[in-house]
Amino acid sequence: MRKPVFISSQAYDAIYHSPVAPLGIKMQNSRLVTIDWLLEADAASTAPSKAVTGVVRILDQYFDDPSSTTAIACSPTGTAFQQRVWRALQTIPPGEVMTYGQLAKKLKTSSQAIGQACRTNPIAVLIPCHRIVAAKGLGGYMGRRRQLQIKKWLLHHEGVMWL
DNA sequence: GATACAGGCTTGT
DNA sequence: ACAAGCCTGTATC
Repeated sequence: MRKPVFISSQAYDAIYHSPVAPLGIKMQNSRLVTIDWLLEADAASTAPSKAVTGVVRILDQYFDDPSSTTAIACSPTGTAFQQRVWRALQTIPPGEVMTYGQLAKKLKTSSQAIGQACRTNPIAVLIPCHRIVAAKGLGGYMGRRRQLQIKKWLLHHEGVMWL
């Protein structure tokens, strides 16, 4: 349902051009609800609203120095289980990784369920689903090769030297 | 090693 | 209703 390959900028309140790939930011009632990686940059983004600039500032900070990232108030929509996983993800500090299994044990569930919640993460980067890796390997990142590169980039950016 | 399966939750047929 | 998916530990050959 989420993650259309061809996205028009109108689906987002702003497009953020990160060093890796463009990000689509969506607000709802002045609360952050979605950040998607975009495969196709659409330069014609609308003028950012006031609420978006706060998000942009945090993204700037992250891409400048990931270790100084601050928590953000956001309202991701999802099931109770997903919210629980996402909250847990946000407690993982930059530069550290956890495996699906470890988190599953912590939340008394299965690795596969964790993967599911990660996959449907509505707020890329700020809810760090990229900090969850497989017990043996990198794991996946939204199912596509191009986006696995993004996961790698992010971890590398945070100082996790993988391989 | 390799292969098989259950366990847990969501999404897409 | 059912299969499949960013998985992984245990079992079995």
